[in-house]
Amino acid sequence: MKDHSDLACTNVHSAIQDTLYVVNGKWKLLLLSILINEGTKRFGELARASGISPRILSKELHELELNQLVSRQVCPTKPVTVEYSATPYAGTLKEVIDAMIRWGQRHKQKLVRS
Amino acid sequence: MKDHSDLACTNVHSAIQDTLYVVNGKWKLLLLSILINEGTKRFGELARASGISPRILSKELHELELNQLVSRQVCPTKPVTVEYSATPYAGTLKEVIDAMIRWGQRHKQKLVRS
DNA sequence: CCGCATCCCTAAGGATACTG
DNA sequence: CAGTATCCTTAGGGATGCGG
Repeated sequence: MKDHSDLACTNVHSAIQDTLYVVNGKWKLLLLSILINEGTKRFGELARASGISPRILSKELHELELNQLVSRQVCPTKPVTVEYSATPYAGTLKEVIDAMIRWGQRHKQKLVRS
Repeated sequence: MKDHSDLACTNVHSAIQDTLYVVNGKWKLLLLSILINEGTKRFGELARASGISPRILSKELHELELNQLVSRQVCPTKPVTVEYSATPYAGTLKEVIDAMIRWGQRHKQKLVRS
């Protein structure tokens, strides 16, 4: 008999929902992917690389910071620049991100073929 | 030198966004997880298992059907029942779903510890 | 350059009631 | 039982302009 007890299913369901809650919306996983794969970036660079408007970008980065997935470093240049990096903890999301990249690529191939 | 050409990055970015577009929202990955891990379910069973209200559930299932991720089978019982199953193609999302389950479980552990 | 404030619009999602 | 219709609330996200 497979493990379909209520408890096990509930845990699986809530685990997915917990993850979705942290990385909700159109942008968070994209931003993490950029920071993980391309390293530290400044605010403006992220805005250009992602196509996100400054208001949304600011909000998303702030939420990612609250979840300890990105770190923010202010550089005392003139005028100031701000650098964002993926934290080590964000690395634990890499397998999610990579799986999504692979699936998106395969899915596009499928659409072309059909 | 790492492969950071514009083209490669663009492909990675759009692959993520393509995936996010297909499985957007709070519910689609949860529904697929249930159907993949627990097998075929009727509309009412899905509603109870997921906690989704009928209107939303109907809409989400319809969108998943359009993307060929679930199949819908009407059974000529009295009154009719309708069974939903994950398609073989939905199996290709399993690595995404499993990665999210693992991450959600680890993340909850982390929150408990800190 | 960073990123907040304001304003606005659309999309997502929930509650309830109802019909085939 | 399945799922649509109606109504409503909230969240997501875009544009622009200003201040540090």
